[in-house]
Formats: sequence, structure tokens, C-alpha cells
Amino acid sequence: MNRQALEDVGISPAKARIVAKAVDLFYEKGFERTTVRDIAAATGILSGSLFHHFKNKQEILYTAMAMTTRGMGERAEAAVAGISDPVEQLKALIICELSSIHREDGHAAYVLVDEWRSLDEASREKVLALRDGSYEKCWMDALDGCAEKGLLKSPPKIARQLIRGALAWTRNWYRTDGDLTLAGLADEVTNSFLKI
Amino acid sequence: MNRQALEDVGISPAKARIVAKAVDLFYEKGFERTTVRDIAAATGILSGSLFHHFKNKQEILYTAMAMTTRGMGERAEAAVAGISDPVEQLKALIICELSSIHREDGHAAYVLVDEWRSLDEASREKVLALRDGSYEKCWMDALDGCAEKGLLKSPPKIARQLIRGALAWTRNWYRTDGDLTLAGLADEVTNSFLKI
DNA sequence: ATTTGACAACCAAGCGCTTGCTTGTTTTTA
DNA sequence: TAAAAACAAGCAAGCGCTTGGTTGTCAAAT
Repeated sequence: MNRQALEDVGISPAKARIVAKAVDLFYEKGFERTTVRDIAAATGILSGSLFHHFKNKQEILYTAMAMTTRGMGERAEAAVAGISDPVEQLKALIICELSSIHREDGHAAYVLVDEWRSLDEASREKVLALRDGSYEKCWMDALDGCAEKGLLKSPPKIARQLIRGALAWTRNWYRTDGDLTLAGLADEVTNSFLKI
Repeated sequence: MNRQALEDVGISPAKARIVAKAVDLFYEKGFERTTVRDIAAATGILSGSLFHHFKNKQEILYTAMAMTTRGMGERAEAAVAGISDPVEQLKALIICELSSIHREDGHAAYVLVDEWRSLDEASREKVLALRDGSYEKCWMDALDGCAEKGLLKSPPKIARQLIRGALAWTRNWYRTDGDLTLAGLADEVTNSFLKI
């Protein structure tokens, strides 16, 4: 998301800078172990000044999750745009999700899967609604397409969850600088869940 | 693990009772959001009394992880005992892991995948060593066996990680009281990663 | 061209509360 | 009757957050 797009949804450059630093800390230590003083120090301001931008600590997490969700939705839509074959759509989405997790600034994607518990019910539902409207819709369209052609091993909804789990867990073992390329890893996953 | 087995590794009945309650709370709220007062209240004692049994809060988490790891190792070994076909071994291990996550008292298995960050480096390595010695050995033996027969789609180590991710994530969507049985879910996973 | 005023961003200080943990004593258990 | 387990009380540190004031910026008013 570029600066203008961010401001359109009410996120000033200052907010974006704080959130970026916060995400790195959440990635390292988790939301609970990260203090507002940590976030402020990383941003180069004092802790109290954070509350000029956010009404409380949790709103920082919510903003991070909402921004990330929006960004991933946009990238997913771009990834499948112009592709009509559902199998190719699926491959593109797998690569897209893996990229989100393993890119340099990909800490945000992890925060999205690991810090739900720290979010209150209302915020949680807002983020979920955002996700289902764009990102998950792309996935389900592709998977339904594969299923219609009889190429999917499991029912689409189950397949989606199994794939999501397999991909999310890569954070704990896969390194981009190892022998296995990201495209290679994507192939392993694709081959597992399709009849080929 | 029965009572005698626990005491053999230095875990008194009182300790085991505290850990069991603690695990339930960690499952609900996470380690950081669970206070020693919460744990004590759930056990029916005052917070200070906890420190008669454990030298600090983190030792409670470590004990929970060590106990769980040991228990899962024993169950995995029992699951593959007497089975020589590696494919059947793999199926048994998948059901075993799913059961650990979704059984009534299965909260412990979750703590094992979600609370690593709260453990200090030394304890982390101890638990990992414990796991690799029994539980993971069962898995790798089965997967290597499948691979030798040419039945495995991915290299064993990659397959193990993909399967682990897919299984761990079931905690976030699969319900034992739904339409899909645990055996049915295990079949979906098995079919995905084997050439059949 | 200068002054004024409104505003956002931030600082400095610290409040009220919760946290993990300690200590000294009493009760329970074997 | 001695050891183990629990209580009662509270400490020091750290937490999220509030408050009141200072600075820099920029547009409207003079």
C-alpha cells in the first residue's frame, strides 16, 4: 500500500512508521512481551507520545493487522488477475502467500496468524471480514475451480485449511537462503494437494 | 504418563496438578496473559505457594512442555509398535498427532507448538532434544520408509514439516463434534502427501 | 511582510495498578 | 516430630496510560 492509499484509510505516515517498528517487535517477542516503551524507543519517541496516535496499545496491533490484511488482499488479487486456469491461480496464490511470509518485511504476515488472541472480539471480526472479502475470496474461487475440474484431492474448504497450515508453519523451518527455492517449495505444496 | 513415571522424572502429584491447570489457562489466554495468581486460584492455593514447587513461572511452562513431549513420545512409540508397513506407520502417527491436539485434555499439545517464545534458550533446547529423541524419530523412520518405497511425494524432511503445519493448524478450525471425523481428517492428510 | 492563532507532534513526569516473587509463620501430612 | 505444603503479607519493578506543557509548521488576518 502506498502512502496515499494508507492516508485514505486513516493511517498517517507517522502511524505507519510506528506500526512498522511495532510489527518487528511483535514478531520477535510477541505482543504481550512487547512494551509500549519498546515500541516508542524503536520509533525514536517517548512512550507517552504513542498515545497521541493510537488510543491504546491494542489499537497498534489492530492497525498492523488491518494494514497487512489489506495489503495481502491486494497482492492476491493482483496475483490471479488475468489467469483463468484455476490450477495456475492456485499456484500463484501459494507463491503469493509464501512470499508474504518470507519477504524481508514479511513479519507482518506472521503477526497476522499468531497474535489473534491479543485482539478483542470486535477488532477480530473486523479483520476477519476484511480478509474474507478479498484474500480468502481469491483462494476459494481458485480452489472451487480446481474442484470442479476434479483436480483437488480434498474438499475445497478442507484443502484451504490444510494448505494454510502447511504454509504458515514454513516460518518455523524454511529459510530463503537455503537450498530449497521459494518456487520449489511452492511446487511441493501444489503437488501435494492436487491430483497430478 | 502415570503417577510413578512422573515421580521418576521429578514431578510430584502436586506439581502435576498445578501444571494441568496451568496448561488449561495457557491454552485459553497464552502464557504471558496468564498470571501466577490465575494458576494458583485454579489449583486452589495462594500464589506464593506455587514457588514452593517451582522456582519461577517459566519453570511451570517448561515442566508442561517436557511432560507433554514425553507423553507424546510414548504414545507415538506405542502407535507404531508392531506395525512394519511404513505407510501404516505414517497413518498411525497422523492419527496420533491429531488425537493429541484434539482430545479432551489435549490442551497440552497446543502449548507445545504455540509457546516456544516464552521459553528461555536452554529449556527450549532440552525440550527439543527430548522430542527429537523419541517423537520425531518415530516420524522420520516412517517417512524414510515411505520414501524408500517411492510412495512419498516430497523429501521426508519437507514432508514432515508440511504435515506438521497442516496438523497443528487444525486446532484453529477443526471441531471433533462436526461432520468430519478425526479418522476422516487423517485420511485427507495421508492422501495428500502419499502417491496413491 | 509580519503577526496571529490553530494544530499536530512530541516531551517530561509520574500515577495507579499488576506483575512475579520473597519472607516468615502456621498448618497438614506421614 | 520432622518434613512438606500452604498461608499471610507485602516488596520492588515494570506495566499501560494520563496529564500539562513545549515546539515547529502553516495558513489566515493584519
